[in-house]
This record gives sequence, structure tokens and C-alpha cells, in this order.
Amino acid sequence: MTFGKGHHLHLIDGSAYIFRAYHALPPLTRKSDGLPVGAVAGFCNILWNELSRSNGSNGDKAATHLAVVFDHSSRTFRNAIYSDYKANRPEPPEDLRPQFPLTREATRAFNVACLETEGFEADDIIATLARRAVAAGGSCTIISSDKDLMQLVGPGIDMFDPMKSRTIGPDEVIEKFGVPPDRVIDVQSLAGDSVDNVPGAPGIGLKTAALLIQEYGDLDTLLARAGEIRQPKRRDTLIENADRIRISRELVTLQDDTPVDATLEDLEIRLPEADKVMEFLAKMEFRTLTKRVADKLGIAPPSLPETSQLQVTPREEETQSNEEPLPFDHASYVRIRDSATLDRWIARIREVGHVAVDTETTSLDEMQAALVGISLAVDPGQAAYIPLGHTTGGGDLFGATALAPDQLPLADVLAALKPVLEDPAVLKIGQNMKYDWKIFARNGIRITPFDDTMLMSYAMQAGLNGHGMDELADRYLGHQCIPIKSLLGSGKSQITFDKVALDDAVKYAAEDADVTLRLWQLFKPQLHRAGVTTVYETLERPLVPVLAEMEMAGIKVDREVLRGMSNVFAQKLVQLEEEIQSIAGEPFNVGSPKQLGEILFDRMQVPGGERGKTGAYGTGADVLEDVTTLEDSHPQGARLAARVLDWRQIAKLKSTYTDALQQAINPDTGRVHTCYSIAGANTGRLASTDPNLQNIPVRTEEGRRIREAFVAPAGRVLVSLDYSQIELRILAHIADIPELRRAFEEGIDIHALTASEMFNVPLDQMTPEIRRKAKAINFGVIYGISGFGLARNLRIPRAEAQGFIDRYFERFPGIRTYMSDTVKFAQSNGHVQTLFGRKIHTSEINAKGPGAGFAKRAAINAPIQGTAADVIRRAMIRMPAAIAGLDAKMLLQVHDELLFEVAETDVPRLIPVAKEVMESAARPAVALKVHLAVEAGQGPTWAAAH
DNA sequence: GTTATCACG
DNA sequence: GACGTACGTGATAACA
Repeated sequence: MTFGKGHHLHLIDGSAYIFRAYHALPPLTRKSDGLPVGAVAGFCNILWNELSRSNGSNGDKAATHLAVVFDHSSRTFRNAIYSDYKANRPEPPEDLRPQFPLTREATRAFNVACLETEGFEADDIIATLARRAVAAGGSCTIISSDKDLMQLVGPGIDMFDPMKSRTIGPDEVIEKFGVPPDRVIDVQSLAGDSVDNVPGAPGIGLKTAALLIQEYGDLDTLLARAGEIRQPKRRDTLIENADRIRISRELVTLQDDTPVDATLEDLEIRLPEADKVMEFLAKMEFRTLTKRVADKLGIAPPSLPETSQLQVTPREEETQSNEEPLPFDHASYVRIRDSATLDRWIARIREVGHVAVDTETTSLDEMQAALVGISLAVDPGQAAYIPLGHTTGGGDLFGATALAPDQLPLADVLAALKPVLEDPAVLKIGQNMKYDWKIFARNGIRITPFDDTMLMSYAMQAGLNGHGMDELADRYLGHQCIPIKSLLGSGKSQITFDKVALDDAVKYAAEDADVTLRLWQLFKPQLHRAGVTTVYETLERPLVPVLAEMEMAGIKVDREVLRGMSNVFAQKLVQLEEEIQSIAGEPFNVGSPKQLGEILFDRMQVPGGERGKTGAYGTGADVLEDVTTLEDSHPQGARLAARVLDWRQIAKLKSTYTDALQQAINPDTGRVHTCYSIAGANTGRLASTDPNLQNIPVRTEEGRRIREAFVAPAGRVLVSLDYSQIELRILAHIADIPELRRAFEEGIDIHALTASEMFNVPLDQMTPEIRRKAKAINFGVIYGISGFGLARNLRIPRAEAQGFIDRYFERFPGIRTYMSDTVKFAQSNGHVQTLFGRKIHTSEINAKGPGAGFAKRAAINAPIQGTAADVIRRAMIRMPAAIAGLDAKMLLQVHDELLFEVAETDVPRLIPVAKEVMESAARPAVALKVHLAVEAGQGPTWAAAH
């Protein structure tokens, strides 16, 4: 029968649907082997719904014809127009990939036409068939919610969103784009699309684009009359970018004459062949659907074994009751000592598609560590260790060591593993993968793709517990890992892993891989349920290679500068020490707070000494500063306190910085390589260790000079880019404070503005003193302000501080609302979250006692600090691609600052590019109501760049 | 190993 | 009504 009037074609956007089903549905796996089939299940369901509805043929829009349309591959004719089209599409998740071929198989099993055309997107085929259907006198419904298809909506064509069960007609399109369907292309060409990487006009979003099209009617008219636009910025953008906009139009316009090797008549709905569809559904182990389909077809469902069913990986409590966990058996671990065995393991890894990997080395410092062995696990309880660099116990007369016998050559093993470790189809699983990533990178292997159980735990549990392997194994697997100390010993007699006896090494190392694999199996489905898949996949995991590269790059430190400073400090310390002891009248250890407190408050009888909970006097800088003000009543005490403060400052600079940093210079690279912990801080901030390069002095002139030792090599420069007031900007957005937002938009000094609002002082009469108070309050707010805390910070009476806070809340009531809403949210949910969905647990929030106060303030601070942390993470993740063409390296992150080392000639190109990445980092996930501003500095040293 | 102190954002 | 408070980190030296 010829397709025509009365016929209704349904076109399912298969590729788009798989992604949506994957993200929207719980992660189902096939029980017999754990194959992920969640998206396939969702897909089969809508397919079957389509078929069964059409046969009931009661609905007005019931389909008479049906097809599923897929993208053939990621490269299409659009890449010829614009090579970067869809270039920043992330790789599909690992457990989705095997489901692509299965959905095509499902389509054929249901006897539904399965269409794809090389070089074209599914959208083009859909456009072609929809237009043909209307031309033939029939109608068409597109089963998709993709906005790119909305340009097709019109007489005879509508859309249906299967996830939301809602029809999309011209009204819904206007709601989305602000223009009717026939102008959607114009709006998309202007606004561009960051997901598909359609350029559009910079600075013009959906709103502005719609406004312009509404005013000028269509894109060609708009471009022709661009000169008439009143706003100078928009006018220039449109004139300058006319070509980009025209290219964008070519990209977003769907092609409705795509070659399709099927006629409309071919798409007529037929019932599936019973045996074919049953075979497929049984293979997938979809029990419910198998039964539904069998009922409808009037046949008996094939019997599925009881154990065989879809399973949403059970909750923890069910795991314990339902399934006996496989015990850990160290004896079953394999030591790989010949290439045939290694090849069998590699084959098994490829069969399964994933492998837990762990490395053993001679050092925790990846830049110094030599690879000693590699462990692998593919199935729980089945793990292997490949010793590579173990040495013989004794060593000869000269302490030299020889390689232990019976080990595969390192180079051979790496060569055999490299294809697997770099294979995009094999998922590598690690615990703290950044470590192993660096070890392998130094051996010429770049691990991809990978999962990291430490980061999964962090995404789900930040604030509840630590994320180290031993703790996770104990908590989730009820297993106590072999302590590394039992192999290496501790203290002076500690040995390195290459000296560990092979039998012990196998047990320890293979256990690590086994534990990691089991944790991964447990965490993978939980991630989705906890609602943190996106956080994990966009903010945690992609950071690993970025940080690894930064750490490996290191920063050049001039040892001579530090040595010189250390010498000067040493002399000063001797002088100060003598002076202090002469004031005190007896020798004592100036570095001992206990002795100092006793001298000051007991022997010298300085008033105001307070003992802490350990019984010792407090002698912190704030206490000593108070003592220095007693010049009149107790001049000796005041002098002593002042000298001790000087001594402390210099002792700190010497021991923590000028001495320690010299030690930290890597002898091979001449540079300092810090290590960032991704899962260290609960809020999402990074932490820097070994050494900590996030607390290099800057606030005092003396301290800042240490930054002169951080240098760029000849011909290169250090460039520092830092977010200006990022936390206050985020507060202005989250709490939605119009005055603050406006101040940031207009570039007004935010602390001065706060002062002006609070103390009724006009901006042009602002004094530094009033501004200082307002600044303290602004920071206090971010920290969960209290009268006591502010009073102490400003050294004013508590009542006065409370008065300031009251006035502040009166002036900015939104802040108080934010604070109380946040605390309430934490109390009922046990966590707070950032704008990007990062969850930070607040386990003490409902405790009584002083703990609750801490928890409340932490809860108020966490979304602000955490959102800022997310923003710079996003910037860092995008940075390598953005600066790829430049001779520039990102070296350090200091919470709101990124430090780069750049070839002199590339500085003018780096700054605008990196700045743009940072300023736009929140988008498109979050549209901040306050823009982010980034300030740049450059110079031969970090001191000069800041 | 814990405590006090102080460096950073 | 009293309690004890600014948020988040890491390194060092002293001391138990």
C-alpha cells in the first residue's frame, strides 16, 4: 500500500535515545555476566510500546509506519564544513559502548526498520523521511526531545519526548527558542551550541538571538541590516562574525534530501517474528518484557532460569543478606613469570573489557619511583602480580643489588601491556589512578580510558569518610588489607618494595588489584543512584591526566636564591635568640610554646595568659600581638613578645620554605614536583603536598621574597592568572543579592560598596578603616559568620560585632535566607551541594553540642568554596586543549590561581586564551548571574608574576 | 602519634 | 542559659 493520507510515520531518534536512557535509568546489568544493558532495556521498552500501541490502533496519532534512525559514525559532511563540529564531544561512557550494537540488534529483532547513512547524522535522515511523509499526504511524529530536530516541527510534523511523555508542537518550540519552528535555524546559527561545538556569534546566547530574530524577522535580514543595531557590542559582533554565523547555519540546518535506502512503504509496521524477538529478549535476560511480548504474540514465554534476570545492583544492606561475598584468598593469586601466562591474562582482559591495575614501585614520589611490579585483576578473587624489578636480598660487598631471577623483562611486559592499557575499548580501573598514570607515563604508556575507585568514593562520600584503599576495603568489603608496613617495616630500617620477598609481594600486590576491582563493581552502580555520575565524570576523573602532567612538569626553583635566604635567616635567628634570652633572663628553647608561655606568664608575670585544654599557655601570634601592646604596663613582656614574633616568622620561613624547598628539588629535573590530592579536601578543593606549593608566603614583604626563587628558565616567563573575588561572586549568585551582583557587573570595589551600604558612607568618602571592617564581614559571611568570630577578627567588642552583622543582614536579607536555607537543607539531607552538583556531606549537622556549630558554618561555607573549586577544576580540564598550540605549560593551581610557564613569544597569545577558559568555565552547565573576572600577571619569577 | 603554630586561599 | 566558634588545607618542631 502506498504511503499517503491517513498514514502516520513514527521516527525514533535511536542514538539520542540511548544516551538519554543511559543517564536517566538505573544502571541495569545482565545478571549472568554483568553486561551493562540498562540503555538497551529502556530502548526495547519504547520500541515495544510503539509497536503495541500501533496495533491497538485506537490513538489518533498511532503509528502505521515506524523506523529507528541511528548516527552512522561521528564524522559527517558537517566536519567538511567545519572541522571542529562536535569536536568536544566526550567519549561515550565505558559501560554504554557495548550497548550501541545491541540496540541495533534489538531493532532488527523487533522487525523494525533500522536506518543509518554514512556521512549523515540521524537528524538528517529524520528530516528527509519526515518531509517525504508530509509530501505524500501523511504525517510524522519524531520520537526525540533533541532541540536540533525542533526546526522540523510544523504542519504534519510534531515531536514526542519519550522520557517526559510530552508532545512537542510549535508552542513548545517557541517556549524553548523564543521563535516559531521555521526560525529555529536562525536562532541556533546566532547562539551556537557548545555541546555540538557550533560556533555561532560570540557573546550571543539563546535569549539575545531570539530577540534579534523577533525584531528583524530572519537571519538574512538581520545580517544585512546589522549596522542598524543600537547596542554597539552586538552590532560589532554580528558584523565581524557574519561568516561564522553563516557557517553555523550550514551546520545546524538539517539536510532533507539525505540518501536513504528505504521507501516510506518499507517502513510499514509489522509484527515481530516470535522466535527472533524471543531469542533476543531471552539473551538479554529481560524477564518482564519477554513476558509482555510473549503475551501479546500469544505464545508461551521461553523459560528463563530463576537466577537469570535484570538486576539493579542491590543496596549495601541487600548485598550482605543476599549474597555471600567471595572471601579473599591470597593463595589463589597468580605470579606471572612467563610470557605465555601473560598473554593468557591479556586475552582474558580483552574478553572482559576491563581490568584493575596497580603498580608497585620503590618510592611514593612518582618522579623518583622505579617500577617494581604490576598487578592485574579481571574477576573478583582472581588477580595476578608481574614482578619486574625485584632485587636479590643481600647485595654484594659494595651494597650493589642484582635483579632477582625468574622475572619477565620490564620492556617486554610493558610492550605487551601497552596496547591494552591504551586501548579505548578496555577500561582500566585503579585506586588513586593518578599515581599509576604517572608511573606508566614515565614508562611511555598513557592509560586511557580509566575509572578510579578513590574518586568514585570521593564523589559519593565526601565528608563521610576517607577514600584510601585500606579504609574502603574495610568499610565496603569487610576486608583488612595486608599493611604495607608488614612488608617494608618502618622508620630507619624501612626497605623499598623491590627488596620484598616475591611470595609476600604477590599476595600484597595482587590483593590491591583484587580489592580495587571489587570496590569498582560495588561503586559503579551506586554512583548513579547517588546522583553524582556527572560530578565524577566531569569534575573528578578528567582531572587526573591534567594534574599528572602538571606534577610531572614541576616548577623550576633556584636553589642558590633559597640557600642565600637560609643563611641570612640563620644569622638573624641567632641574634634574635640571644636578644630574647637576655630579656627573659635565662636560656630556653624559643621554639617551645610551652617554655615560652611559662617564661612570659609565670616568670615575667605578664597578665592575660590563658591556658588551653592541655594546660599549657596559649602563645599564638594573636596572643603575642596583644602582649606587644602592653608597652606601658609591661615593657619587658612587650619587647619579648615582639622579638618572639619576629623569631617565629623567620623560623617558619627558614624551616618550612627556604630549607625544605631546597630538599624538594628533584635532582634529575632541577624542578620541584608537588603532588595534588584530588580527594583530600571535602569541599572539592585540591590539596598540595610534598611539598605544599599552595601556601608559599605572599602576605608579608619578607615572605613574598621566597617567591623570587620560583623562576622560569631562560626564554620563558611565568604567567599567573587568578580569579578576582570568586567566592564573593558566587555568593552574590547563590544568595542572589542584587546590590552585590550590580557592583560586580559595574566593577565597583565590593568591600567599599558593602561598607557604604552598611555604614551609610558615600563611596567617595570611604576610609580604609571602614572598608577594612566591611571586608572582614564579607569574608565572615563566607565562613558562616558569628558575632564572636567577627569580634575576634576585628578586635572589637562582641556586641559591636553583632551590631555589624545585624545591619549587614538588614541590608542584604538574601544572605540570611541563604544561610538558614543552607543549614536547613543540610539538616534534612545530610549534605549540601555546589552549583555543579558536588555533594558535601555534613555528618555532624544534627549533633548536639558545639559540634553542630562547626557543622553549620561548614555547611554554609561548603557550597561557596566548593562551587569555586568546581569552576577552576572545569577551567583546568579544558585548559590543555585550549593552549595546545602554544609553547605553554600549566604548572600550579592555588585554589583561585593558575600558574603557567610560557615561552616569551607566546605570552601575548596565552593570556587571552587561558583567561577566556577561566572566565567561561562555569558555562554551559551553570549560567552565573555574575561574571567571573580573571586578572593576569607575568614575570621572570612567581613574585613578579603575581 | 598528638598538639601548637603558622603559611596559603 | 551556657557553651565555644570564623571556612578549607599541610608542614614543622616540640613533646609525650
